[in-house]
Amino acid sequence: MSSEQNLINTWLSFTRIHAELSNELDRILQARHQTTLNEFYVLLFLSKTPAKKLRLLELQQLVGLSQSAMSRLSVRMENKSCGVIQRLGYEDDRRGVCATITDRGELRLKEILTTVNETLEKSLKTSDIDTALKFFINVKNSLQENE
Amino acid sequence: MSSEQNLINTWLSFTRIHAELSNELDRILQARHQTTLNEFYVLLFLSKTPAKKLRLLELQQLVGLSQSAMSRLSVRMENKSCGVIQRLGYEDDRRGVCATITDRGELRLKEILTTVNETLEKSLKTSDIDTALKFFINVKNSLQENE
DNA sequence: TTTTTTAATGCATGCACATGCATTTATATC
DNA sequence: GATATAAATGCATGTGCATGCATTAAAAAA
Repeated sequence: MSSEQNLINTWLSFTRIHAELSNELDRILQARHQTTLNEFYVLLFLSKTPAKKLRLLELQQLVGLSQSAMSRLSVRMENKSCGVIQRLGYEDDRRGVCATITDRGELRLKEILTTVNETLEKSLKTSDIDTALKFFINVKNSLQENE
Repeated sequence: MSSEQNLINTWLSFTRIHAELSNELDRILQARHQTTLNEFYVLLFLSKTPAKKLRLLELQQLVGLSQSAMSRLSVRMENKSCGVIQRLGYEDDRRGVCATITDRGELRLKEILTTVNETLEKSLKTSDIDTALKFFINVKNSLQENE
């Protein structure tokens, strides 16, 4: 097999694994916690921050969403589920909106984290993810040798 | 760091890498070939098949889309770009629709493949993908040891 | 065996929704 | 006042879910 086909096939495997894990996570979070994967990420990043608060701008980059998508997601999350996050203005810069995780949000996050860990562990065990990933690394290394 | 945080962080790295590569590919394909990543996958899978034709159902599983999304994508692709694929009915089972890649489609695919390879190579070299991936593999191994 | 009925299958479509892009609004900085 | 920045908003698009339609397969009745 040519090295080009190799590269493409490896990328396809990589994509497939990501999609499978991602869909599985999303499906289970939806079923058990009525929560989106992106909503989980927002809670997680907020909770990980010492101050428990982040600007929408920062959050947007962490979650990997566009500015408008993050703005709307934050609004949805504030309204939904009895408010897992809260949107506050900054005193020093009133353009900014800062999102904080509420006590209820922390509680929900704890529950969700259990599910996420469980699901990831199970999926990792059953999928042949490591062979695909090793393959990916090998392709990358061989690319670098040929420079 | 706890093994649970380890698992989550590894998943986050994995997701981030996939998103970065995927966005980069999508952006460049859009700019150079006016083509979506999913459209590229459709052409690729059709071309890889010896018969050069696949049922929508099969295509749907390969590309990783829902049934409705695949149905619409195939229609868009038939209408767009002077028809890179063609939708035909089956004689033996008139419920099925089969997609075939046209000559024009094969030509386009060749062009696109060059870009995809180039982009993947470049992105792989610049990203710190292997540390993240090795991390992932380690996590999986340690999970299996603790069984 | 032929006909009739019931279930399954493959795809298309209405609908709701999350997302990105482009633009606007409000505030801050110069 | 002019420019820059953070977020909100209008709009278009792609997606999934639920549903409907046409066709095929399977089972029952004749």
